[in-house]
Amino acid sequence: MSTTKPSGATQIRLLTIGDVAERTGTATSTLRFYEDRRLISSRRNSSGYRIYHHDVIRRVSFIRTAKRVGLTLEEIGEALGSLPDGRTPNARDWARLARAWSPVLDERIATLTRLREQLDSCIGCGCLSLTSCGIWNPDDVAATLGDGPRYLLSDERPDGVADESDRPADS
Amino acid sequence: MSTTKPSGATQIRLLTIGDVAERTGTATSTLRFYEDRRLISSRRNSSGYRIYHHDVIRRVSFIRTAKRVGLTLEEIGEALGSLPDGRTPNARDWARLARAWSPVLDERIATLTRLREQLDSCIGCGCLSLTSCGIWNPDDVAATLGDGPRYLLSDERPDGVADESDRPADS
DNA sequence: ACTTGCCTTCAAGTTTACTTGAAACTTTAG
DNA sequence: CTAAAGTTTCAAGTAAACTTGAAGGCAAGT
Repeated sequence: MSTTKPSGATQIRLLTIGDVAERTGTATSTLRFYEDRRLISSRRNSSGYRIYHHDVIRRVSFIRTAKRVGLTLEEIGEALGSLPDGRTPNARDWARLARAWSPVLDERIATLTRLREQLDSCIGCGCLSLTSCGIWNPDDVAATLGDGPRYLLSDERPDGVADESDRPADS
Repeated sequence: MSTTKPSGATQIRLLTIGDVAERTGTATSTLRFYEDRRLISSRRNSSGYRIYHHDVIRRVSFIRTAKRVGLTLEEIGEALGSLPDGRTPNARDWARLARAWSPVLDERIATLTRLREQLDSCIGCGCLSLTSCGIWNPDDVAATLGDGPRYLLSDERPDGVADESDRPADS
């Protein structure tokens, strides 16, 4: 797929869209789409075929990893925007990106960890009452505590509360 | 918004869609959508208004948290499907859900952590070469190592590599 | 009583992230 | 040389997750 003939150990493969697709596990259509959205870039050979710099593979890996954890292409694009387009990113480039993303990633990790801990603690504590497991919505728990946790522990309904009997005659 | 008159300290507020929207920070249209998708449920009062059990707030919080970290409504729906619809979930219910999700959450956390470490290590190690920072795409790194890391360290191009000079005469 | 605001359904529109298809050109293998 | 595989553009289609709008019923305050 190289546009030039191999030159031994120093051969560099410039990549076609198919090469990149195969190596990143991404459809060629997706790569064209990412290019449209300015997330990656390419040059062209004499007949109009896209030619990719090797770095594109790291960029695509980055995009897919970031997407996987819930970041949007727009957020990812902003981050990638801080990387140079023409040359291989250097330490300063990555440092800038890392600094910008650290808080975002930290927050995401924290959210996930909390979610897992919540589930785990729900096993541990029995999680039958909002009293001992008011992690989900503290705001809401406060409102509930003064009211009647008993109701939240079982199916029994306090008096005066709407039930099937609340639907006497449908209009 | 209660459908019955307050009865002192034991008052239970059954929630209207507006209440739930306000307490979960979710649009009413979204709540209706979630109901359509069977992620939450409601009963109706005599005039057709939705009436929500208190638990719906935890369910919605759960949905939004899970969504935030990249899970789809379908995945979330499957998880919630293991919770009882009519009654407040008990320990066994949550345990089942937690067990099912633990690996998924672990994987997500691992991915995020790796992403962050990659960025951090790119600062630490200089990240100028794939040799020392081949975390992005090991597969690709291997292919590169034999070729010419020099190229990847700078803008200079090895001989025989396509450049602007690769576009001699368009067609 | 009246007015404002919340609620209902249902259909259609929006955004994000792609995928698919058509028609044509290029490259590669035999 | 020829056929198959790969590539191009552009337009349109798709799926997920909602949002918006219309037309109307219900509720709460004054």
